[in-house]
Amino acid sequence: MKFASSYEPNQYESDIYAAWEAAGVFAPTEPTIPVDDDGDGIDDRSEKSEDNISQHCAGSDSQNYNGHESESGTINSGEDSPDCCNFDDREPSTLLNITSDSTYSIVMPPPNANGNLHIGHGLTVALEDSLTRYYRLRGKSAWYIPGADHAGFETWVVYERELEKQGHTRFEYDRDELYAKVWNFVAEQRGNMELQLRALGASCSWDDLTFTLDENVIDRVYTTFEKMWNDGLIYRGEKLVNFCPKHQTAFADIEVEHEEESGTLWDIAYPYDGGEIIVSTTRPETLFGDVAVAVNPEDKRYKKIIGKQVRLPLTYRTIPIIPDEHADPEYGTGAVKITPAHDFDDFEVGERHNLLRIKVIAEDGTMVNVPEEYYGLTTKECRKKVLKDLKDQNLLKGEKKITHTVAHCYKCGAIIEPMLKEQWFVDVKELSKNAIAALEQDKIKFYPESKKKILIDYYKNLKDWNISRQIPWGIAIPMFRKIDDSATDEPDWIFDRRTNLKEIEKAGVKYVRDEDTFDTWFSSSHWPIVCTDWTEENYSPYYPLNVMETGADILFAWVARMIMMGLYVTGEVPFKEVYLHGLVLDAHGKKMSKSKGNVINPMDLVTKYGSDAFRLGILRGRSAGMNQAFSENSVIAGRNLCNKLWNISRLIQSIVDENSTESESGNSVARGLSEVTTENEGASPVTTGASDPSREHAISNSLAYTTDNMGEDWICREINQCLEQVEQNISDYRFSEAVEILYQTIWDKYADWFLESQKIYKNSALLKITLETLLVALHPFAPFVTEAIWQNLSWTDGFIATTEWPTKLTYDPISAENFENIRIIVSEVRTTLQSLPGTNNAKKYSLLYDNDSLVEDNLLLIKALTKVPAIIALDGSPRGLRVALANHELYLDVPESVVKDYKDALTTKILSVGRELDALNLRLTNPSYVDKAPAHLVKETRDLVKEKESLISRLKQQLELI
RNA sequence: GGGUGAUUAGCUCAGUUGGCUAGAGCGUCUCGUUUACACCGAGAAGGUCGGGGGUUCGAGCCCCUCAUCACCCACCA
Repeated sequence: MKFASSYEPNQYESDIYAAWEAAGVFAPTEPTIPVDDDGDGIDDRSEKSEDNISQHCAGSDSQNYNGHESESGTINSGEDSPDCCNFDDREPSTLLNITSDSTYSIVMPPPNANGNLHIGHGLTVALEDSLTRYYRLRGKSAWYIPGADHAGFETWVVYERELEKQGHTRFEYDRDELYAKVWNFVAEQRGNMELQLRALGASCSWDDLTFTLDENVIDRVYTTFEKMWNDGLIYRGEKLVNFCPKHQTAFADIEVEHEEESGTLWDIAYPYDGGEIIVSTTRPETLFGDVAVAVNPEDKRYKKIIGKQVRLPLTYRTIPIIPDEHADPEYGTGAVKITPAHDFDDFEVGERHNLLRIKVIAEDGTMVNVPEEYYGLTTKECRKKVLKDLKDQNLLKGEKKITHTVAHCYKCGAIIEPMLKEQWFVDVKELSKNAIAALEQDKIKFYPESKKKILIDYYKNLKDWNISRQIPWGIAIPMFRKIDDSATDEPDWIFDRRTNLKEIEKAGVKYVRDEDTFDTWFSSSHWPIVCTDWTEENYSPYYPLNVMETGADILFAWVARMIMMGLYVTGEVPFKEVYLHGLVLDAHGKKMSKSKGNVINPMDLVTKYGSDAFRLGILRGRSAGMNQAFSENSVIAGRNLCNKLWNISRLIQSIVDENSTESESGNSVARGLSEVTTENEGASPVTTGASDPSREHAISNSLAYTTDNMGEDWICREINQCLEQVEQNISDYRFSEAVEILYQTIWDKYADWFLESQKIYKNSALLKITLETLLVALHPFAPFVTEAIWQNLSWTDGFIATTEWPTKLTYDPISAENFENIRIIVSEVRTTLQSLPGTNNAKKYSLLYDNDSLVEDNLLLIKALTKVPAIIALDGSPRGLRVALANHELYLDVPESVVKDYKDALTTKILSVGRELDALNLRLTNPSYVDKAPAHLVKETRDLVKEKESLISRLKQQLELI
């Protein structure tokens, strides 16, 4: 006996994972790049399956379909691409989606290369790996592609802190030196997360791990950037960017966190010839950058003074009063100072009125371009001094407390300073337009569906994307600026891939490189493309991905950009479906955070309860897009299921062992092999229909089975239903429901009813095949315990991880339904026994029956399930206590005194059945119900009424007897 | 200011197009040392489905409205 009395995950998990990895079971079975043995330029597999290639390309050079590179034009402006199969016209799904039926691809959102996994990663792996394993079992060439993220900003922040600890600053080194230092730092820290992914059971193809700074990633990013540059989608602009003065880098809009804070709104007088105008501001120190005062053109108070010059306090400049919609007459005094260099709104006002931009705050957060006494002060110091000086000059006219939103750095919390900077921008107009079109054509299915609309709204309001970051740890922007002023004909900026050189020379002109790096999302947006090895020359059979599974919180940052980039680069959406998971909250529904101390480490739970328990636990009660609570309890439930399954297997193995010697010579197994028909009788020989010899690992000596009693037919029916529901649930991404139905089938049905009945009737062949079926069905969610069992069972070979998804079992449906009656009888007898006074009633009282063939045929089974000492036939003279069943005449052989004690319980029972009966009758006396409700429902109600009536009359008889 | 989601048993959540007596896990209570499993077995208690209207033969589900909570987006000086 190989099975210990309980399942100890720690004894098996790492060995099992190592064995899977050594056997290469995680690699896709089909090549990941096209196969072209006949050299015709068409993937050989597509030639078999896709007859319509030539039709599609009729009249044009049909072999040239993969010859279109970026140079042939952009996807977005296709007018100069006359041939049929260019980026614009081709329909990729019919052209080269060669093995979409046989492949399944999914990429892992790359965890930080030098970090540890948190609970969100645990959920990610549970979801993605369950999908991958399921589709692998379904016979797909499943490719789960792992990744590691250089996590540009995150890692940089950690490293910079390290640098500070050593007493250095980033400014002591150039970019290349810093890049090399961080590279080494990351290399030293690497490896944890890979080990943790293995512990979680992630069946990803490790050989294909992609790091976000790998050569091929950088190549792809440069190729796209070049194409965008040539297409005019990249421009350098001086704009206001979100700038963190602490980290000295710009951010995209989405990287900024807005928080409500209390602040002060000051009223400042700006004098003019013959009066003064009061402006309201929360940032008095920026007044040195003011270039105008705006009032609403409709505002009667100010109409007359529009165009007047006002004197800017504390300086000698004068600025005009201008009319602009931006000024809200309802807010403050209705007049607003305009500082285009330090405020996003004002920047736009400035654009409209062609105003100067005066930068008065430097990147280190100190004042510049201001009168001497303010120069070099921090913004905070400057504000204080400005307020004091204004007050002294009697120009400060009032102040009031307000609450307003303030932008913060999402990493360090510093206040984000809108900063005038020259940066690289992506013009997102076309990109987002194409993305919207793809979404509106339902090219991508979203789970939850509501996120699609949210994403479309986001695209509609998307502003140009700032992709420059002033951080050394990232992919260098491949742009060089001309430093040779005499070469007036040459462009100021040129694209060049040689970012390892600080200076290059081209056609005799010298250029110096841009020191900035890409926003990480710019490279990440290529993830589905680079991970599947898609290139212009060799479209990948694994692109687009079947599904993109990731956190709902990065819908905009990542998913949105992957869609735009996928469409731009490949002409196709990068994935067919998107599943977004919500946050994992703590047991009380609160967000996990270090400061609250409620962070759950997935690895602790894996160590304590096992990987499977963690996976089952975290999937339970979770649905797409929702932030949901998570507690150890659900993991415990998962652990219990694993142990249950282990013990189920232990029992079955022991039965198989016992029976193997005696059943060698001709019995049910042999009988089943020769019979294939299903008869409507209790013991009908049937086969599984799963005799496909290509099923290498499965069902060696249990190819066939018979069902010899109704419990056996019943469990086949229940297992089939379970399989159907699991299949449906997985295809609908309803993981929680899939786990739930498996849990119930294994525990409540298989163990509690079927296995209990098999203690009377042992059917080794059926036990084997049903166990295998359930093991395989659970394997996607609980890979380790199912594999551990598989390896311990005497009759299975190979890995469960690479076996085949089970086929349906054949059974006799009438017999299966009859078993339901047995269950009802047994349950009612049990309930009655427990409700009788005293303990151990089951052992005291026999069961009596009268003229009941179902009971008579199943004496042993009912006896075993109810534990009564005997079941005795009555000879027409009932005695004892009648069991409350409408269609069976059963009595418990209890003494008269006990029956009397039961009187109250009986009365209660009659009343409750009576209430049910009333409710049903009420329904039937309503003519509209009878007329309008579906006939089968009305019939069901009528049948129920009959049953309840008969039950009630029998119970009443009994009551009278007492 | 705009948007999204939630509100069902003590706790955490299911409940897919409206249809039988609203389910699960954990917790609680009662009984049980039957050699698969005490990480167990048998049974039970516990819900006017956030409030109020409406549609319907029928509403946890659809519509209106109110309340509370959570999250996201946005330039309120």
